[in-house]
Amino acid sequence: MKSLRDGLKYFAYAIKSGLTTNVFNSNQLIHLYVKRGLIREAHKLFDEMPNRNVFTWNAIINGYVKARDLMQAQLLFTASPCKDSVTYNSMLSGYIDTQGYESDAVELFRQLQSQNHDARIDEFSLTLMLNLASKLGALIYGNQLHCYMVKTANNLSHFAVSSLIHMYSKCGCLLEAWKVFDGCPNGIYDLVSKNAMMGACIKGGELEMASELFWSRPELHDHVSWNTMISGYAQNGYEEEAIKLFKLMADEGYKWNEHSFASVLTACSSLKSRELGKQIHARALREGIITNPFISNGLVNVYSKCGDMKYAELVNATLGGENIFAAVSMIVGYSAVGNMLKAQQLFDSLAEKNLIVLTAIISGFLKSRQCENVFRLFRDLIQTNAVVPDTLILAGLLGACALGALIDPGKQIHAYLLRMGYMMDEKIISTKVDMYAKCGNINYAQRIFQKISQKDTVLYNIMIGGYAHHGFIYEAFQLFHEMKGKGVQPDAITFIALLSVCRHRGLVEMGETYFLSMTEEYEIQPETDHFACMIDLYGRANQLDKAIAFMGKLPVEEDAVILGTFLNACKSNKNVELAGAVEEKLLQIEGRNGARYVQFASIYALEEKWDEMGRIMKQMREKEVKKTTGCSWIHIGERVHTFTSSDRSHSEIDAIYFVISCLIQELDAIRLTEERILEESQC
DNA sequence: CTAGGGTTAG
Repeated sequence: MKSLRDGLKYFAYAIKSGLTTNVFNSNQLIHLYVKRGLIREAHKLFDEMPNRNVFTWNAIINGYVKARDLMQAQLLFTASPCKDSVTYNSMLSGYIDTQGYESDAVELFRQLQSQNHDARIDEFSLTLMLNLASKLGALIYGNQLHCYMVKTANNLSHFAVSSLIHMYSKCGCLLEAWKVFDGCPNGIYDLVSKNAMMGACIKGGELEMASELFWSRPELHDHVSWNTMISGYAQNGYEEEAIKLFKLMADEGYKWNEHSFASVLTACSSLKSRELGKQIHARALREGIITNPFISNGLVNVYSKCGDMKYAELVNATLGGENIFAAVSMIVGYSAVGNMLKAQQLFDSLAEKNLIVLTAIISGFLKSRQCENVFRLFRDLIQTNAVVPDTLILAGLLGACALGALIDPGKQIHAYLLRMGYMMDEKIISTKVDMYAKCGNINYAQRIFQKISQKDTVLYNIMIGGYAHHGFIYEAFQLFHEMKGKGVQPDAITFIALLSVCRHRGLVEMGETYFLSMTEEYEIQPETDHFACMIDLYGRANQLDKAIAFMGKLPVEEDAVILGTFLNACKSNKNVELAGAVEEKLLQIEGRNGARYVQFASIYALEEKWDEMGRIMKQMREKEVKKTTGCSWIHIGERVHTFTSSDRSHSEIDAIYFVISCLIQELDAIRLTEERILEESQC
């Protein structure tokens, strides 16, 4: 009586023949119903049974556990007149894999320990509880279970070994896991324990160890062994190895399943290989397992990472209904190509939102410099979903504060982090320093920065950039010196910061030295932003000839950033002819950017070329492009004071301009002194 | 009738 069909046939036959149905057969039938997910039928039979025994009760309780109806299982458990170890274990298993019932599991296990009933703790209960410890990362609890197992000789089976390895691995104790594995009775371990140990090595970052184990006993290989190894490589930056093993797996006669595909797709997305992704896509179609959500999500992720949103949308549409994993991938994809409208639409369409999807869209808005949207989204989601933000979300909010120069909200978030006792990792610390620097409070930034013992490149970059932003040239250069002294490697961003200092202070020679040192001393290839810095440096120093010569030697195609910077150089050097010469090229690349037309118009206006100016503005109108007006703002108390160019609408405008003129005088005085010091120090 | 290993997103 293996299948439900056979069971029912036999049962019907028994009734027809006038035989009384016995408890054993009915129990078996309940079990078969449960296996097929037919819990209502199982319960009906259970109700109709004149006699029940402990097996009957266990079968129906297990049925409700498998149907994830814990309330009903609990009711039956309480009602059952006869409970043995299996009854307890079934209930335990239900509690353990249902979110929110963990403490019930612990309580039931405690009851099991008391001796007032027929049930006893056995190996089943212990492996179940080890699972709970793994799930919660409760090392102390797991350790106690381990001790109990040793004391009661319940630590010797393969089940015990694999569960213990898994528990120690999940709790981050690779060494303990290894001790269990190594201490297997008579040194004999089974396939599952070997796979568990491989998984533990991978989680502990010991890929070599895992690989050695994998190849050590090929007779103990199964799908899981291959998939464990493939995912291990894929998740630890060994994409090529993962792909190699994926191929080898099939060559060795092991059929790919959804796990194999999901892992190899992770490797494709890290490599941003659209081609490989398409090949895997084709394979999955051929294997007929494309409908598996792990595989479809993986494909959406690969296409999104490669910026191929058409294909990502295509695969996503086949998912039928929303999927948060695919949605996150796509939001990241849209953000990368700057399409925040699509990202927002997708986000809004989601019925279920979590912290991960929120972080994804926040990062997108930050990339597109839309800080208001960050706060709006955060407020909406926090209010309606009562979620607790994590450090990644808070870092996103700090980023938005930095973008909007919002020091007060920034301080509030900082205080919230401290008050709630969040772990301050490198990421959140750097974001905090950056926020204070960008909000104009370089002193706070400096104070936090100085207290950090282990400073990395990112943090140095932020602080050097902060000093650059505030015009603290000595501090910036000195910090660069300190960085080198401490053996922290500068990167491309470091040099953007250094070149920014130079260009804002007209330090042409120093800029040239830094620029050359990039390739000659640090083997860092300069990119668009570095080239733009140099052009700007020459432009601001009124050395347009040098800028032109520099442009002539560029190893890359002139893009909008470079041409736009050159245009500014033309403007400050009042060279309308040169500006006119790049007009066609720049508008061809960025004809949709209204700011470019305004840029040209202002140059023509400066030299009173009114015809040229009229022509460019007409062109702008015809193309129906817009430029948002540049604006400055400051928060004072509850009020935001905004200013646009030559805007005199503020009620205190005369006082404001008076203070500005005083500040300019002071700045000029400071600059003269600094320049003299600099000249003397260079002598 | 109850228990062990591998898969997706910030």
